[in-house]
Amino acid sequence: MPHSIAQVVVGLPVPGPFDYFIPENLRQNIRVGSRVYVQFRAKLCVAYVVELLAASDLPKARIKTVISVLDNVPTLDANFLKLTKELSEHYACSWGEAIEVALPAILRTKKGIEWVAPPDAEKEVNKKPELSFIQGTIHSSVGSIAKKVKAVFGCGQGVLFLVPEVGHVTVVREFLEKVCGVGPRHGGLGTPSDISSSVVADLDRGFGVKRELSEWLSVKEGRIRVAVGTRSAVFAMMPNLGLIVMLDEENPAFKQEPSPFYHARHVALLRQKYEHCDVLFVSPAPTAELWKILKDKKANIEVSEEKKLSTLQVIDLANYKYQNMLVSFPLQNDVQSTLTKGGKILMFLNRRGFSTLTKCNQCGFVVKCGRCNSILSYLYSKKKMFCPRCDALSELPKICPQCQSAYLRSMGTGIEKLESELAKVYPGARIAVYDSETKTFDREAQLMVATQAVMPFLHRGYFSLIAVLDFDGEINRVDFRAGARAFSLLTRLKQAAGEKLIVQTRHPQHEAIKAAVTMDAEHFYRQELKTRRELGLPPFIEVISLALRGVSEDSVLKQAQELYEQLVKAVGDSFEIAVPQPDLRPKLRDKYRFTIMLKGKTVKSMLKVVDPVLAEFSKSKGVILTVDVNP
DNA sequence: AGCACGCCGACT
DNA sequence: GTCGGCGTGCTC
Repeated sequence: MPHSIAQVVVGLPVPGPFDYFIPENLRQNIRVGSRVYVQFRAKLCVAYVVELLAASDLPKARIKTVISVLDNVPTLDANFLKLTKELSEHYACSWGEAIEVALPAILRTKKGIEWVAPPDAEKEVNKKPELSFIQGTIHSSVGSIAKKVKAVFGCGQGVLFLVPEVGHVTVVREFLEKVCGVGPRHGGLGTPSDISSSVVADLDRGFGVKRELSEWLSVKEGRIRVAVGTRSAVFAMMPNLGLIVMLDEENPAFKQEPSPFYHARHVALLRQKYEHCDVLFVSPAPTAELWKILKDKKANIEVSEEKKLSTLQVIDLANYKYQNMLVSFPLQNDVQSTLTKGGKILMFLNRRGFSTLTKCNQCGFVVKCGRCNSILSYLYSKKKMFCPRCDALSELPKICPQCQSAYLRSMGTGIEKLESELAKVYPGARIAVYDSETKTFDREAQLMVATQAVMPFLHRGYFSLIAVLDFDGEINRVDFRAGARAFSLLTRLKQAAGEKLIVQTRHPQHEAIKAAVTMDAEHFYRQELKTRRELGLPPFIEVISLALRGVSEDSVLKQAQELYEQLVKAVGDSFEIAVPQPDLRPKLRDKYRFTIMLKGKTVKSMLKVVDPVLAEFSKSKGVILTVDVNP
């Protein structure tokens, strides 16, 4: 006899699960994993069935009734439910929130789906010969990845590729087609689909809700056995998943920004645990965190030899101290000779806009963002001021807002100003800029000035000469990961440069530079992890950040202090709690921000103590509290 | 998160 | 006398 009570969770920060009565006519259709439509409090919403029971402990009068079952086949499978449950515990969110972050956006709405019945998962499955492995590959050796992919595919299993940005999807597709023989022209490898034209699905939120759902469905129903996607693709329900390949694991895009702040690397490893799939990380310079995970698990780390290495030249800016410009004399020489030889040049400068500071000559007033209190840059391409913190555009004041004088001066050099200055020095050369706003990448440009955003375009050897103009700007961050980031950056740029990578710095002895010169990753990670261990930093300890934000600085601080007191009382000295501190961005979009940092042995042990305090804690109006695990 | 219930100030 | 402020508490 079918069950009469469904326990459901919803995508709200409420714990649950909640009991609902299942009317007779729905009992045939409802399963654990079904999406259902219910009334929750006063509103109608989608809920997810996590358990079916014969009876409820609650009085009948309090139990509401399931309105409808939204799909003819349960949307969530057992592994998906287990995984999201564990995620919700680790990232301190509700189970329903974890489910929703892992599903295509459209499934959070009341849209019924006629599922094609998924194929019998047991059918035609040759168990793969080896046990599941986790592996890291330094310097992506294309051949060995292809071998792995083909082997898994040959066993009738699926492969999931994770890339940091959408821009990489086409690169992976090309690799799959040319090297692995998987793609549109090789439809025989998968069942041809009427929805998707090829055997590879592209999973990304940016493709629009319709395409997002159709690609996701074709994977879930087993019609497509290879998927390429960004962060959220790590949740793709692939029947008989054999392998997850994560490219460029060190890219911060793998960390989800709004709550729940999960990391795709973590999710991939959870899937390995539940689905016994293999996981392969491919990166020339992964995070120190991953390096430690691989070492701890005694995973195989394959370091393939680079065939053609460019050279790395360090320019110590101390030798050019009277020269106050971004392009040092030796770099100018290299630029000139590269141009003469017809090679392409990339100048890497992580500063958008034209100038970075606008100041009144008369009274010293600095033009700042009203919402973030940060110094505004000038964006020549739009003839507007912009805030590097919140990206808001505003007009350039014609006169000083403070003293009404007309002497506003702009200072500091962003990529736009650099471009215009280079145009004067190299009048014959075609020069372009590239940043996150640039629509098209100028393939004809001989000299390109670009920010981070250029990374997806860095194919090996495309630029003969690459120069990091302000390396010190990269390492002088209040972030213990700055060194590792700098190492990743240099490694990547060195790999992309056809002939030479030049780094301008006042810290020529920095570990990241030394490691990039010798290309000795092993040594770099040993050093980096040693330092982190000594300083008591992740991954040797775990960090939880409790962030409070609100319009009133006073009330946010007061709340933060109150929360701190309560935490100290509950925690004793089982782990470290830091007093509330202004956030890295103390004011953002009109909200003041304070953070309480917790440092301890494991997230689990900390949350055990912290969770009840957070549940009890009643925040005053207008203050928002978020929990970020391992930020 | 949202929304209702509930107890103290300036208005027809 | 009442309309409405937002503090507090709950959601099957």
